[in-house]
Amino acid sequence: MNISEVARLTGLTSKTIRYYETLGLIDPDRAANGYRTYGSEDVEALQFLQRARATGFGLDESRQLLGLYREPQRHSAHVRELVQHKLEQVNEQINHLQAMAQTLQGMVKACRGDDAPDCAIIDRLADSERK
Amino acid sequence: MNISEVARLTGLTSKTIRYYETLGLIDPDRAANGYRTYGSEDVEALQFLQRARATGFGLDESRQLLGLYREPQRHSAHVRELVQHKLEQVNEQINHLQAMAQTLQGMVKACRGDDAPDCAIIDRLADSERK
DNA sequence: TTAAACCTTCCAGCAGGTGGAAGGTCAAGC
DNA sequence: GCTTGACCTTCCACCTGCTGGAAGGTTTAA
Repeated sequence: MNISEVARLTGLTSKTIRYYETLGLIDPDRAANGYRTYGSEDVEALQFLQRARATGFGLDESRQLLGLYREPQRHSAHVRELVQHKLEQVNEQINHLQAMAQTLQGMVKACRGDDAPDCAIIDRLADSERK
Repeated sequence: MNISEVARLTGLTSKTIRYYETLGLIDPDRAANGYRTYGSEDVEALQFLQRARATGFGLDESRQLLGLYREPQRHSAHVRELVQHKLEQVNEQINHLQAMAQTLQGMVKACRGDDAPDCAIIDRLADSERK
């Protein structure tokens, strides 16, 4: 199977598939003409990676999950721990963004938004001594 | 004023201050020995940028806000629009992350997390035909 | 034979800096 | 006068996760 067929099957681009290869995530064979040839194991790994990335895992986390997928001796506790950790990170990010949204909301409320230059938003960003 | 003093005053690192200069956000003078010399305008601009970044604006947005800060003829409607737009983006991000958190939570719940290799998380990532 | 649609490698760039190397300068203490 | 340490300078590379494009080779079909 050539790369564009694999791209179609996995939802990844050919570029991304080659990139994952440079990272050592897959290792397809080569045909006589130099073209990469993919087997079902490669396709499965790439599908796994695509889903892990889509779920929100980083590439390094996805690599770890792929390692666990490929390891029949894995302990599910290990997998769960990884996901739990990710969940905590995501919750932290949500809290961070919610605080940001509140700040922005306060700014929008405080600014009259007309043709005049006076602007509470600019004032807040300019002056730390603001009440 | 030398760069490390400015770093202290603004909460930015010297590296970042130099980086902002390469972006054209500030343009400090040079002393005879080649050292950068900062005036109060530079410090104010950098403080403005630091606050804009801390509030969550990207560098490009911060640059726009700085432009508006420096422009006495600005219309506050313009500023407000920019912030409103950012707020919408942040809310989108929050929704995205909340969906992610739900997926992850579902995974954590579904995985027994013991010494056995069987793991619902791995299964979900491996198999799209999962119910 | 030629055109389109593949495939290959390599180089550069996005955000927003950060780290480090290699070197010049300045102030204080001996 | 010399050394030490804390400054300062420039430049280049790296981080994430790709993406775009250039320049070229291959295959397929008309």
